[in-house]
Amino acid sequence: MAYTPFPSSHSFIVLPGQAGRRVKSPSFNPLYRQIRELILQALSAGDWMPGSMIPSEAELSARFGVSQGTVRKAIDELSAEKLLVRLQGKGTFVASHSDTPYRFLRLRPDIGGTQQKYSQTLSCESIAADEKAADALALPVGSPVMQVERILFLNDEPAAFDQIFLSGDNFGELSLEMLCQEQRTLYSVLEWRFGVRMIRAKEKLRAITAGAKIAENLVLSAGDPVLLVERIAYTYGDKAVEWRRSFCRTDRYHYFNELD
Amino acid sequence: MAYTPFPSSHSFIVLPGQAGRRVKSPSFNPLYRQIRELILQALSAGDWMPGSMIPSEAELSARFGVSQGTVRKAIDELSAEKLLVRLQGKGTFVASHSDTPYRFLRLRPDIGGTQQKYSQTLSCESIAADEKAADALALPVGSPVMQVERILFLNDEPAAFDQIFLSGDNFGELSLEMLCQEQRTLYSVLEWRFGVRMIRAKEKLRAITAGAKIAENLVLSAGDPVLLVERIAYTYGDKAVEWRRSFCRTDRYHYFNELD
DNA sequence: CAGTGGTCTAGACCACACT
DNA sequence: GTGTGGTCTAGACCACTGA
Repeated sequence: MAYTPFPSSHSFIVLPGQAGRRVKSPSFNPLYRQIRELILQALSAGDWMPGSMIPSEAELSARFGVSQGTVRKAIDELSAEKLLVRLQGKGTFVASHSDTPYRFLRLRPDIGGTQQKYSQTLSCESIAADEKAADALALPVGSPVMQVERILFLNDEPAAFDQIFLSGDNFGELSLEMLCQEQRTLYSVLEWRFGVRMIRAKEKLRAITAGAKIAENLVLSAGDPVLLVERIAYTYGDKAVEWRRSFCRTDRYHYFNELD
Repeated sequence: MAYTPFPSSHSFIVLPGQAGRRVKSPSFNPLYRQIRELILQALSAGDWMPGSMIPSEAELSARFGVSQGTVRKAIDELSAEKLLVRLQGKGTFVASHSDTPYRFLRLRPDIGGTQQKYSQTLSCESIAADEKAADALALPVGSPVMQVERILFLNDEPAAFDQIFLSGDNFGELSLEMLCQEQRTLYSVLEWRFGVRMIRAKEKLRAITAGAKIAENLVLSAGDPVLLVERIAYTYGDKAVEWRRSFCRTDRYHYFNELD
């Protein structure tokens, strides 16, 4: 029999209708949200690894003692948040950055699509967190963090220079070698080697003037305008685990966004 | 009896199960998507105005001859796309920019929230579309378009300078007076006076250097870096009806984005 | 109170991917 | 064919709003 998380999860599910009573008004939580939370816990605990299939809806409804429709609604939400991926006829899978490389990348060439995306890592070292990084990662100033510097290439041209900071307690063992494997993005490596999945991110964008270092890395002149993108990426439980600064050329590229 | 769109909509609904047969595989369209399409048509046709309540789920399911669950699923999608807004106990309403002013605005002050948002319109005139505007709006070059120039204030400080282009066939009657009413955003005016609702937008962001005009409007020096945001906004049927260029100060503000 | 959306169920059947 | 997700139904009941 397959490995089964949730040894006795049923016990704290508040059943509706005829069975166990639900509290009237204050903080009413529907069943499907409780199921959602249980699935989330399993994901967070690593019970199901990225890319692997989770138990079928039928199995989950049996395991939790609820109807398939209720499980479906829970999975609907997680699927909309891109934590799970449904494939009709195949099953439901844990989302993985291996399947969607550069998922958070919004930089695009002005003309033609993005044929090629790859990064060239320049360095990977442990440093002491400065105030900005410490603040973003909710760490004390001076805590060890891993700093990765790299250049992002779009269609074989340098498009952005990244300074990436990862909290040291999670990623202390990160090395340049890990980052130099072909066909493996940073987030994919973090998933694979450290079991930490990036599920959400927030970005702040600003126009600034390139300094010498930035200009050199992007083949620009000092003083040219560049787009600064600051990102905080979160894993399960809204825990911030990455802070990065990307300096982007926007003479031939642009940051794309869709609003609704 | 209330006004009822869909005089004989049933006729072209393909019923599932026992009733009317559904084609096997090729281009199978579930019932709830057909219902969704019908609601969309009613919205697009202006059968239900922005801010008003649409018929209850019970009424719609009766009218369409489908179960409540099917109508719900259709509304679920439209609600996720922010075309409809559900309010428990009250009803389901057509989304309106009057209820969500500056819904597409992503510029925020670096410190403190946005206490105040308002725009000062500088001009509103009919001009001939240049190549960029014509291209964005899918119009012939030289077509009449309305050009609106304005300054966006956040917390009483100029934060962005906007050049807005609206296709002339829809908005030829737009006037400066319409835009100078308090408590009424541009999109709200377009909804109210022209019956055109902006439902979606795409933006391209770039870092550029401020020219004299931009610098003056934003109280900057020529040569300072500014964030250029180009937007195309769409109404029902993915029809592009607005193109705009926003020049944003990002020394005290930033463009915020959430990724998932 | 009646009317609205929101939750949950049990069961039937369809579409799709594998084997 | 079997197993997966996807659709649809009918009905019961809950939560919320406002008259």
